[in-house]
Amino acid sequence: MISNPLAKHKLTILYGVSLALLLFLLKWLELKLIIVNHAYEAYMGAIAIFFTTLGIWLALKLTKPKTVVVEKPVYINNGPEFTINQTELDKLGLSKRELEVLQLMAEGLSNQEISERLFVSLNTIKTHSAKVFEKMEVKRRTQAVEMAKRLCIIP
Amino acid sequence: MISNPLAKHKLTILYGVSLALLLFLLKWLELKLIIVNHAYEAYMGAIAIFFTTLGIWLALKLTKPKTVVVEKPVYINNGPEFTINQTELDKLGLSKRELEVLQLMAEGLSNQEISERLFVSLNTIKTHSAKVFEKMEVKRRTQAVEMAKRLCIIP
DNA sequence: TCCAAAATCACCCTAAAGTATGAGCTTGAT
DNA sequence: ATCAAGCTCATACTTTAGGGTGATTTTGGA
Repeated sequence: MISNPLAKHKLTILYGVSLALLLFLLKWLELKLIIVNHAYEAYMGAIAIFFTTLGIWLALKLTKPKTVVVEKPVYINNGPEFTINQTELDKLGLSKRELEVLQLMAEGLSNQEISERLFVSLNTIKTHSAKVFEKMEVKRRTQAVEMAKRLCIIP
Repeated sequence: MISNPLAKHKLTILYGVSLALLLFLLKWLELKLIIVNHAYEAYMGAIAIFFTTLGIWLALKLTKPKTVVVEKPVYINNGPEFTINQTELDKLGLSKRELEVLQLMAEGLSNQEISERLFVSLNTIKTHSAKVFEKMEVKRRTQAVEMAKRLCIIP
C-alpha cells in the first residue's frame, strides 16, 4: 500500500512528534494537576491504550495486501475466419522470431526442421523455444501450441 | 487468522496480564532504583515501543489478511459446436484407447501425465502412441495433433 | 469355443526435446 | 553514444519421446 520511502519517513516523523507531544502532556498534567505517584496506573493505562492503538494503526497501514488470483473465464468465438488476437499476442511479449518458431512448432515440425527452415542452428531454435515456453508459462511445445491456438495467436 | 472467540479471550487475558506485569515492574523499578521524575522520557520510550509492538502484533494476529482480487482471464474456445468427423476417424482405424491417448496428447500432456490420467504404465502409453503415429502416418506427436485437428477428429 | 484384435507391460536403445549458462553481434531508441 | 533487447551460437547435461521386440491377458464376434 505504502511503498515510497518518503511516506515511511512521514510516518516516522508523525510517530516521533506524537510521542513528544504525549510526553509534554504528561509533564503538564503532572505539574498542574499534581498527579501523585500512586496514580500511575491510571495514565499508564492511557499510554498503553494510546500506543497500542498507534501500533494497530501502523500495522494496518503498513501491511501489504495479499493478492489472490481468481481465474475468470472469457469466451471467444473460433469461427471459420481466423483473425490473430493481437491483444493476447502483445500480452505474451513474444518477439518476431519467437512467434515464427511457435508457428512452425504448431505445424508439427521438429526443432531440427525448424532450424533448417529458418537457416539457423539447432541450438538457436532451442534457445528460442525455451524463451517461448518461459513467456507462455508452459513446459512443452505441445502445451505451447495448444495455448497459442486457444488464444488465437496462430490459426 | 484467528476467528474463534476463545482465542480472542486468551489474547485479551494475555494482554491484561502483561499490562499488570509491566505496572508491577515499573513500581518495583521506582521503589528500588529511585527513578527520578526527570527520567520519565527514558522509560516512557520503552513503554511506547513495547505497546506499539504489542499493538502491531495484535493487529497482525487479529486482522484477516487484506486481499486484493486479481482476475486472470482464462480463454475458452466456445465457438460453433464441434462435431467429430466420424468418416475420417474410421478411415484411420484408431482404437478407443488410441483416440483417448491422442486427445490427451492434444491437450499438451506428456506421456507420463497421460499414463497417470489413464491409470496405466508409461510403457503402455508409448505403445499406444506408437500405434497412433503408425496409423496416422506421422513421426511426432505434434504432427499427430496437428493432423487430428485438421481432420476434425479432436476439437 | 476359438481367434484376432485390443490392451497391458517390460526392456533396451537412439533421437529429440528441454534446461542452464555464457558469450558475441546487431539494432533501435533515448 | 550507449544501453537494453533481440538474435545468434555453443557446450554440457537431464529428461522425454520414440523405435523395436516380445510377452501376457482381455474381449468381442464368427
